[in-house]
Amino acid sequence: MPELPEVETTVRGLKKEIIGRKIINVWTDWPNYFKKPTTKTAFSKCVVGWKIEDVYRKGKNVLIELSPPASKQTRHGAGNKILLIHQKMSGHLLVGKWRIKSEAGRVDDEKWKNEKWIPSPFRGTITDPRNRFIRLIFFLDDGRILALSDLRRFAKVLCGTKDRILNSSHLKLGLNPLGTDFSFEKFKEVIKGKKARIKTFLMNQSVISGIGNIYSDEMLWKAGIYPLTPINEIDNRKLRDLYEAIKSVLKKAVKLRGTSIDDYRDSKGRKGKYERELIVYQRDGEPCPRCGEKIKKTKIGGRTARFCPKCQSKN
DNA sequence: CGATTCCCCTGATAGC
DNA sequence: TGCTATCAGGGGAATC
Repeated sequence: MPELPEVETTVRGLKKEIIGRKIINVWTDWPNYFKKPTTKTAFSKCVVGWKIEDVYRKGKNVLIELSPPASKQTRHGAGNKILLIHQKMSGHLLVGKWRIKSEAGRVDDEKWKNEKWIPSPFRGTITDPRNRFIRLIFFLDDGRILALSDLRRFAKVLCGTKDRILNSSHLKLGLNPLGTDFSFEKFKEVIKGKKARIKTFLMNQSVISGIGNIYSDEMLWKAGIYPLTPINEIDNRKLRDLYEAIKSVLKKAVKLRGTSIDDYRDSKGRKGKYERELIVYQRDGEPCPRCGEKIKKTKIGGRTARFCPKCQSKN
């Protein structure tokens, strides 16, 4: 599932691939993706004809900034728009050649439906991004496509003016843990007075943005903190360890281009390499490399937490 | 206000 | 073989 390192990897790939391209058409077989505007027609209207100016990440969101077509430009300049994509659990964005070149731009729904079910790799590859879970496609003016592969259909997309999207309820974000301003003081400031359990806190996007289940498990193991510990019971030394773990785990994961536990792939269909670094996530039953105790799992707010019962203490 | 629960989905797996 | 139940998980919205 794409968390900060996976989204960062995707965005870096997209930056190299799609900036300067114009979106010429949109196709989907799952209109529920559209949260704003909510219909396929209105959504298409929002992006078609607009040019991709920039791609960046906020938390786990991919933001694609669009500039208006000539027909929409006014003397004062029409404002840019933002196309926001959240990949949620199983989504990943792929860029590739649209095989039937002559048809790019005028999508025949039925034809495409048949095409995408042609036997192809389970997930997209570098040369051909097609796979049976592609449910949303942006056709680009150079004959390539930006496709969303999304097994669980959990992803969401929004389009609107920069102002509207950045202030939308879908983008209530907190600190960027890889930002230069994410200091230990800032961390202590946002954690101060909180009573939630530490794992829940780490995954709360409105406080610190970008951490999900995989990396919170790994960070807490590294800092030696039991995931259900109430925040106010963690001493200053452990908080410092945790702060360092947040940064080091995320940095290393970005360097290794993310984790491909389920079906995460980068924009060219490649797997991440952080999977081999995982110590607790989905490793229950295996020995803890620090003390040898078997990794256990527990539930926290409907989610699974993995930890070492011996060396992840409560304070 | 903060904390918790529900709910959107589908593929894998276990049990009968 | 084939059915059913369970689980995984991000996060907005509803509820407590």
